[in-house]
This record gives sequence, structure tokens and C-alpha cells, in this order.
Amino acid sequence: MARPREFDEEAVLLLAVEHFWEHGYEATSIRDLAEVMGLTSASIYNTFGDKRSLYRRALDFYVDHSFGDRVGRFEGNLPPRQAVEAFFNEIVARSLEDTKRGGCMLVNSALEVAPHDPEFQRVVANVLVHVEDFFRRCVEAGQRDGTISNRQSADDMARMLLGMVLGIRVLARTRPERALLEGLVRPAFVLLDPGSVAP
Amino acid sequence: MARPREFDEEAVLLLAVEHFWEHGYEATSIRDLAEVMGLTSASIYNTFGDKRSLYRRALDFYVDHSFGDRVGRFEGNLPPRQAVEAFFNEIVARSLEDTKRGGCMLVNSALEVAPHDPEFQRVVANVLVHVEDFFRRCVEAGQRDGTISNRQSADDMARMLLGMVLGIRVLARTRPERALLEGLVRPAFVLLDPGSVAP
DNA sequence: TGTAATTTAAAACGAGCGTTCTAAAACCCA
DNA sequence: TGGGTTTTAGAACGCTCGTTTTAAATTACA
Repeated sequence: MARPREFDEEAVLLLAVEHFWEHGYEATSIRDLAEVMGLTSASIYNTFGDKRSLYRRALDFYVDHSFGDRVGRFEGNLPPRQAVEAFFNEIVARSLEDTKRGGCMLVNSALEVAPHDPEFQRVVANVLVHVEDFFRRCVEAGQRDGTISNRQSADDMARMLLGMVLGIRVLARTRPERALLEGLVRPAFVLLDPGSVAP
Repeated sequence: MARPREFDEEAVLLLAVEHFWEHGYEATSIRDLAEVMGLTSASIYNTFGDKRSLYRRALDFYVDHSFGDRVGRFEGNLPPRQAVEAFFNEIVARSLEDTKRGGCMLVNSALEVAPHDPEFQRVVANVLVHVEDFFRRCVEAGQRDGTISNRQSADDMARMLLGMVLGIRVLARTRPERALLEGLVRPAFVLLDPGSVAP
């Protein structure tokens, strides 16, 4: 009936993700994207709609393949305490090998796009809630099996862990130093340790 | 000899700070700034040079009047443990009353400008080092006077506190919820408590 | 009071922006 | 093989960007 596409939609979307991830929303032009994706602007608009819609697709793709994937791999496959530690170790490792200096696209979106765009604010906040929930489930399970301290509420522990993740991702983008990032998580892990007793 | 300026340089710089702070670098145009500052673009270029130089001046101004001011007010005037707590309490309070959703201009710069601009990377990293040093001095002093636990090294404690600050400022921009931010800092304060003993 | 110096106001510059339009090209089914 | 449909390529649109220019306005000092 009609002429078929000459490209794979997911493949070019991934290329868009990588560029948005590294350069952000405002600093990326449609012409930049066309070059990186190997398409003309007409093909981009035909396939993804306008720039904002493409960014939305890119962000969703990123979230599914980073946070979403990570939670899925660890939860259930690891004891809760190890799941938390694995989550942090992977984020620190990712941050240290991030030579493109892209940081975390979700955190970047939280600061560049979300504050003045209600839709993106909702999307970003929703992901952060999911990460917090993951931490809370881990902490609750760890408190039950005795691998995580129950001196603090699971709610507060999850909140703190969420804050640490975000702090790591900000720090990593201007000071990607191993000693700094690894030293940062040590006290958090100590706080998880059971057996600490108030004076 | 010559016609004098019709405006106060510091006053209009503050107006530029407020706009950059809320909207970021890329999304702010010279025309936006001219309107906000009540100047023509020619006056802006005469006084501050190009857009990037003005942003640099604005960021320096912001840092001096937020982090710099805060460290100066607390260190020396408060016992070390209280200095840390006051620092966090003020940041949480600021974040919750931040109706403009500007977040922290330094964190914004760390993610938008610094990654691809060596000069700004150096500036931002330098400020973060100063904040970390402030925390380290507080922890060391607190460990000496017995108000802060010495189970963790002052280096690691300072790193964690720095990470928490950045995490709060990111979270506050998409989820400015009191329970979240206040719950986030509670475990950190518990970690500071002396008297906790390993099992 | 006139002249040199500087700041203003406002127009103008070229470049790049997001987006759309016009044709030509490529395919499937009749 | 031809007609209908979609995708391509690339020019084009109007607009805004950062920055500069031109000329009028304003001052201090000779």
C-alpha cells in the first residue's frame, strides 16, 4: 500500500535518548537530533510528533531501561539488604564510568524540564515515588529478617536512601571521584546495620 | 566627564540572579533579562559582558549570599552539632517555602551548565568542596566534644551530609513535601548521634 | 558654554530555532 | 503494471536568539 519506514523506531529512539541524556532538552535542537538519528526532521515529526513529545518518549524509554530494569533485576532475586546495596553499588559504578558526563536523565529532567511543566513534573515525581517504594519494601523485608536495623522507621529509611541516590547523581556530574562516592554510601550502609543501640 | 549609570549594578544583578535561578541558563534570553532588569540589552552588554559572563556573576552572587552566608552564620556561632542541624533545618525550610520552584541555583548549574563548561565545572566543584569541608570541620569538632559519633570517619560523614544536601535540593524541586524532606534528614541525624555501638 | 566621554534607546544583524510544505521516491495490492 | 498511500529529501516559513551598531541623551570639566 504505502512506502515503508527505512528505520527502526526503537533504534532511533535510543539515539535520541543518548543525545537528550547528554545535552538536555533546551540545548538539543531538532537538527541535532536529525543528524544523530540519521533522519530528516520530517521523519522525526511524522514518527514522534513535536520535540516535547519526543523528549517524553525518550524519558520513558530511559526510565524503563535504568531504574525500572534495576528494580526488576534486584527485587526478588536478592535478599532485601543485598538488593539495597546492589542498587547503590551499581549506581556508584555507573556514575564513575560515565565518561560522557550525562549523569542521570531523570535527575536532569527533574531540574531542567519538570519545574515548569506539570506533565513532566508528574512523570518525574511518579518515578521517584516508585524508587522510594522499592527502598521501603526492601527495608521492611530487611527489618523482618533481621538484616536491617529497626531503630528507624522504614518510611524514613526509604526517604533517606532516595535522597542519597539523588545526591550521588548530582555529585557524580561535577565531582566523579571514587573516594567521594564510595565514602558517601558507607555511613548509609552503617545506618542500615542492625544491632545499633541508643545510649 | 561622562554620562553616569542610571541603575545600581548590584541591584540589577540580583534581579538577574532571580531570573536565572528560576529559569536556568538556556531558557533565559537576553531580552528576558533586559525586561526583568529594566535595562536595554546594550546596557547589559556594557556592564556585564556577554550572557555567559553575566551568568557567572549571578552564580557567584548567589553562592556568596546562600551557602557562603549560611556557613558564616553557623560556624563559630553554634556548637558543631547544632551547626550541622541548623544548616539542614534551614535548607529544608527554604525548600518548602520555595514557591517559585527555583530549587538551588548551584545544583541547577551543576546539572545544566557545568557538565559541558570546564570553567563552571571548576566553580561548582569548588563550592561543593567548601560545603564538604564545612561539614568535616563540624563533624571533627563534634567528635572531639562528644556530640557526634566517632564510629564513622569525619571524611565519610561529611561526604554523606553533602550528598544529603544535594538530594534534598533535587527532591524539593519535584516533590516539595514536608513529610518527605523532614523524614529524610531524621536518619542522618540519628547517624550523628554518639553512643551507637556495633553489635 | 562647548567638547569629550559614556550611557542610553532602538533598530538591525546574521544565525539558528521549531515546524511545515512541496515533490520525488518507494512500496503494496488491484 | 498502475494507482493509492506513505515516507523521504530538502527547501522554506516565521520567529527568536545573542550580539552589535547607530544615534540621541546626559554628564563633568575646559
